[in-house]
Amino acid sequence: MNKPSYGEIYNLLFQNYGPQGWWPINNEYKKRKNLTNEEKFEIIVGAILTQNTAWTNVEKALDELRKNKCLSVNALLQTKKEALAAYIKSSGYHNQKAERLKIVAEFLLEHPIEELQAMPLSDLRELLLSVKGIGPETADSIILYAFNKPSFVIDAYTKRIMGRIGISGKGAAYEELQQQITQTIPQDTELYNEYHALLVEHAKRFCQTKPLCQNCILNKGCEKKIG
DNA sequence: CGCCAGGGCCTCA
DNA sequence: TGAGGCCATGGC
Repeated sequence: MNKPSYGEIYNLLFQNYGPQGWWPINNEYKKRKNLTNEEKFEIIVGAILTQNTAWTNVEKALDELRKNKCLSVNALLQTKKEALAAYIKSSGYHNQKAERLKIVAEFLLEHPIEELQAMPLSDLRELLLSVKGIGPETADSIILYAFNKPSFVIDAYTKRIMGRIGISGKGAAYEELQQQITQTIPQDTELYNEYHALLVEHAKRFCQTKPLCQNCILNKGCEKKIG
């Protein structure tokens, strides 16, 4: 089998794993059309906290922030950085992330959620990237999950899987890989959301640091197949 | 015990 | 402009 296309990879993953339903996760707001501003804010905070960190550790940090009534722009601004760091300790890099939460709160004070929501995707992305502590993946996560606009999220798993299969040049830059993928699939928020979640699921099940290629559903077209 | 997790910034060539 | 060091806790 030749290398699968990005569309074929998605179909294979979806057929095997089914819908993942990521951020915004299950419950209430899946039924509604739009997220509340509070929910969007929480997703932004989560996007910062989850940088290079397992989501389970982030959930604890979010719970602590909530318990201490720090899940609002004003609360983040008024709470001492050291206190924030203590609340989010479980998410790792807590000193750095406390600083970033402060910076993001300042940013949201100047650019409220409503203003960001109304911006064209490219302008929004550029603006988010100008914030210290928000890099390409965090920006795309915020755009996709909080603002429900089609910005494809490239993470370490995406790079690993696409790199191993061989359809992205090894060491491909973020925007380069992002363009390769989005040029060949429909531009659709739900699709981007589901695709990224499926890649994460696949990386966790099979395409680990030490890959489990024997039972991998993508192994036929994979250059790095082992065994 | 070692490895790695839904990155990004800074430094230095 | 790209590679390397740094940030740090929790799960396995």
